[in-house]
Amino acid sequence: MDLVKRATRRYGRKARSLHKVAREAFGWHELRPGQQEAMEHLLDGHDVLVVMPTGSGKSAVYQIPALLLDGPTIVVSPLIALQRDQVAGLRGVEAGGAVAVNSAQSDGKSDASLDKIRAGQAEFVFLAPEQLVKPETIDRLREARPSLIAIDEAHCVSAWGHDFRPDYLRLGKAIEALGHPPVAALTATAAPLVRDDILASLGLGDARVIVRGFDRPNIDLQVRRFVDKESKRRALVEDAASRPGLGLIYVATRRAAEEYAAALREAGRRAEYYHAGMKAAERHRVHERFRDGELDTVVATSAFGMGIDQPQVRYVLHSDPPESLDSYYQEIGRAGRDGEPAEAVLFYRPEDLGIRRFFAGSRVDEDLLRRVATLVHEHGGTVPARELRELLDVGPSKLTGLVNLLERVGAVAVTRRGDLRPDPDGPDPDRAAAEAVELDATRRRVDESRIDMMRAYAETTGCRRRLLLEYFGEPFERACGNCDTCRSGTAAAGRPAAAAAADGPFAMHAKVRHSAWGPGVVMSRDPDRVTVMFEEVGYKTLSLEAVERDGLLTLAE
DNA sequence: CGGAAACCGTGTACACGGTTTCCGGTGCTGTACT
Repeated sequence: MDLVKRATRRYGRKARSLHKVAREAFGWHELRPGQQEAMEHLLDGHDVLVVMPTGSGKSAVYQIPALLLDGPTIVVSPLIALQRDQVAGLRGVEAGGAVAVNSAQSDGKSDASLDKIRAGQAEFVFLAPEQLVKPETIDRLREARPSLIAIDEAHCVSAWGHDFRPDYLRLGKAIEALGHPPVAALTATAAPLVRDDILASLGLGDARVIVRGFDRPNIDLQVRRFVDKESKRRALVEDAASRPGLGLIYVATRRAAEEYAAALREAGRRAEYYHAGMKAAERHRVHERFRDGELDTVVATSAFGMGIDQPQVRYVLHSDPPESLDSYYQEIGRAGRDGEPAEAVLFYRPEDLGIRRFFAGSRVDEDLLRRVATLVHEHGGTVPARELRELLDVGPSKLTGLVNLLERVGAVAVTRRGDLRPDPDGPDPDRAAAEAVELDATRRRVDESRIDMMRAYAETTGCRRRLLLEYFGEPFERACGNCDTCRSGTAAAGRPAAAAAADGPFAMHAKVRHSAWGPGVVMSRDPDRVTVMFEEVGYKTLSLEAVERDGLLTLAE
């Protein structure tokens, strides 16, 4: 590592250093524009949020600056399996060594990893947020004076932080405790709403946001609509059984994964199912067979996908819509990474959104919130988190979720050691619980509106690619020609004059204010309606006629 | 929110329709027990 650093430091100019490290340490002969720009920001001491498709060299964005900056690099990675791959990938190059800290290895080994990082014997340390928020881990990493923090798969902050893995919402605190070196947040898919959420949550107010290459023109987009559940099932099996090449089918439940896989086997296909209820060894086996091209189809829940590296997926079918277009794009983005033609087909019935509504609709327990707030309030001093868990009989993950909400409404403060203190200027326990419930309700409204956008994609007669890209904030003023609605002609019919939409008061990305829903940003604009992303209620599509008649929207600033 | 399974009542056979109940996705960690 020191050799590389010394050699590259002589080159004064950033770009030359970056290119030299890319070549000498990693064997890459060119940097893409977005990559280089992001790296330069990091070297200048800025935070960056990078949104680039998988396979476009996102990892390079932190790996190359890591070798040019003095001090180790902390990489937050959501899955232990992913950490393993990443560590192994860095072993083969001259990048100064990589170690991991997680529960899948012995405490002794994790301990040795942290020692290596502090002693400068390894450049990269990979860990999940659950490890990074531990006070002892933070202390030891701070002593190592990290020069860079990378948050891999950063959309997890937004997708999982609220309930499933609440330690994701504590990363912002961890970054501060580590002295806030430059942070690189990286993801393949994030709509503007998700980007805002990531930046706010990580405390990266001044980050440079770099978005590149959203369109995947080789993926043909289709939706097939059904009324009856059984006919949809039959059509999907028939379709998948007749397709050549490797494919993926996403389903909503574990049970459906097993059933579809069985049906496809019966039809003579090499099919496997994949979900989180399987034994680790089984999951591993399916991954390997998929990677090695020994299968025709994997039928999976959302558990399958992160970290898969199989460029030749020819089709991704969905038996049910996911909970957002962010997830949908992430999942279909696993098709056609080799650049060859691929297809993404959604087998759609409106009823199938029900399970998504169910998952999005879960609410925090107000009683429990009040009890946490009351206990901390009445205690007056510092309450160890462990004591609260025992008193209330809740698990650590659940308590963290509750505390995150109470912290955001200013009722409790979390000490450096992870214990709880009442905030003397904060609201009383009843008020705190009520405000926390309101925060949770806002999140729920936004989540439900994201399901509405998924529905809009499934039901649109306009160009599907245009709808998708505009959802991700990329203006796309034409019909793509590579989706079902373009082929059938409905896309063109519904959009006689694209230019007309650009005129008028509410242009793309204009900041607006609604009389009831507050501030928002125009996400897309059709001749007769406008879709706005509101901070408090999420996505809403408004008819321009009503907007004009009732003066619902005004331009902000 | 919607679907499947379990339950229930009818009215005399064990089959059928109607109602109720329960279930559903993502992974980390630390601890208990082979």
